[in-house]
Amino acid sequence: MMITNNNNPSSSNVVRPLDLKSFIKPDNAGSKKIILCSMKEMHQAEYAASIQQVEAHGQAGGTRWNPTQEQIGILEMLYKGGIRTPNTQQIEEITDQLANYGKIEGKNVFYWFQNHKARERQKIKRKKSLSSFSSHSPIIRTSPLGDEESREAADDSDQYYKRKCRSWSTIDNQCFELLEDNRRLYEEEDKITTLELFPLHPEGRQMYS
Amino acid sequence: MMITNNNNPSSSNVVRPLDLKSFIKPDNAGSKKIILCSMKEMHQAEYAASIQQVEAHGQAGGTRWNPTQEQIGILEMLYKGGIRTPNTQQIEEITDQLANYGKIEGKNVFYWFQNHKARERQKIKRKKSLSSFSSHSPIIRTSPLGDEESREAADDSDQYYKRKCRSWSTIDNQCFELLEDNRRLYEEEDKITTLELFPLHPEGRQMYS
DNA sequence: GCAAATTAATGATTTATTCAAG
DNA sequence: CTTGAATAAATCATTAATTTGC
Repeated sequence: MMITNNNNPSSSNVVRPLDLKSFIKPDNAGSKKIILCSMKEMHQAEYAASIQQVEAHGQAGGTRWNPTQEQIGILEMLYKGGIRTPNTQQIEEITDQLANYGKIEGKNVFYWFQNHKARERQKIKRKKSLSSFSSHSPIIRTSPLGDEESREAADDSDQYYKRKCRSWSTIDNQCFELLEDNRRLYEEEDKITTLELFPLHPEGRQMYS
Repeated sequence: MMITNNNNPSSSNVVRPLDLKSFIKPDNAGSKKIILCSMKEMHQAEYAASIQQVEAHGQAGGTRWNPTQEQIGILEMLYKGGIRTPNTQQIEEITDQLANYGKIEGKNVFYWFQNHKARERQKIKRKKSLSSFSSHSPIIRTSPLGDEESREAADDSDQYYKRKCRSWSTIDNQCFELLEDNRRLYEEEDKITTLELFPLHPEGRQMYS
C-alpha cells in the first residue's frame, strides 16, 4: 500500500504543540553550544507547559460519537456473536459497516467493545452480590432481570461462545435486515479510508491534581 | 490527504478471521431466510472460535520492538522534558525521529511512555515505603539510589516540569548530538508513512481460562 | 569460557477506574 | 443516569542479564 499526500504541504494542521525541529535553533549555524542552550530552554516549565495545552480536536466541533440505533444493534449482535476485543482489521471492517448508518471512527468501535465488556462485568458482579438470596430457585425473581441480561451473564465469563440452543431476541432480526440492505455496499468495497494512528486524545481531558 | 492502494486487491492479507461479508451467503439470491440461516451458523461456537484464532503478525517475524540505546536516550530526554502522554501528532513526530536509529512503530512510542510513567510511579511508591527511616537527612543513604533515580523521583508527581537548577546527566548531551546529527533529516520532512489504526494485537496473547 | 537454567526488565495487552458530555 | 472517552493499574509474555554447573 502506498500513501500519497495531495494537499499542499504548507497548509498543515492548526497547531503543532511538539515539533522536534524546535529542539534545534535553525537560524544559528549548527554549533553544539547553541543546541545545548536550546535544550536548556526546553527544560524550562514554559516548554513543558506548552505541550500540555489544549488542542482542537481532529473532528471540528469536538463532540463525541453518538451512535444510531442501527449501529448499536449491529454492535450488540457482534458482541453476542462472541466478539469481545476485535483486532485492528476487525475494527476497520466493523467501522466501514457502521459508517453506512452514521458518522463513526475506528476508535468509537474500539471503545464501545471495551466499555460494553467492562459494564457487562460490572452488571454480573452486582448481580452476583445480590443472588445470594435465591440461589437455587431462579424461577421466581424479585429483581428486574430480563431475559436479555440473564443471557449476557451466561456467556461473559469465557471468551468463547458456547451456548447451544435458545431463542434469539428481536434485535438479531433487525440486524439481519440492516445487513441485507447493505449487502450491495459490501460487494463493491476495498475502498480505503483515512486512518488515525492512535485512539487517544488526551487534549480534552483535565489532568489529575 | 488521499490514500491510494497500489497493491493488487486479490493479494490481500493472509487470513481474515472476521469478514462481515460472510454474514451473507452471496451465492443464494438475497432471501432473508438464507441470511438468518447464515447468522445462526455464525452464532455457533465454530464461528466464535474462528475469530479467536491466531493470526500472523503484521510485521513478519512477530518479534517485539527492541529499542536501541539512541532511541532510549531520546525517549528519556523527552520524558525528562515533561512529556508523559504524547498525543497522536507528537507520537508520529517522535516515531519519525526515532526511526533514524532503528525500526520502530508509533505504538512502540505510545507503549514506552505508558510503561515508563507507570514504572516510575511504582519506583516512587516503593521508595516511599522505605523512606520512613532516613526521612530528613538524605545525604547519607544506604540503598543504592543513584543521581538518576532520585532525580526521576523529584519530577514525577506533577505533570509539569518545575525543576529550576540542577546538573543534567550526560545522557542529555548524548541526545543533543544525536538530534544535531539528524537536523538535516528533519529539514526535508513531511514524508508520510504507513499508519496502523490501533496498537492492539490481541492475537499473540493467551486468553484467560 | 560457554551454554543451559534462572532471574530481572520491559514491551505489549487487558482490565479497572475515572472524567465528563448530553 | 447513561455512556463515550481516556487514563491508570494489573497482567501477560518475551527478551536481556545474570547465575550456575561443567
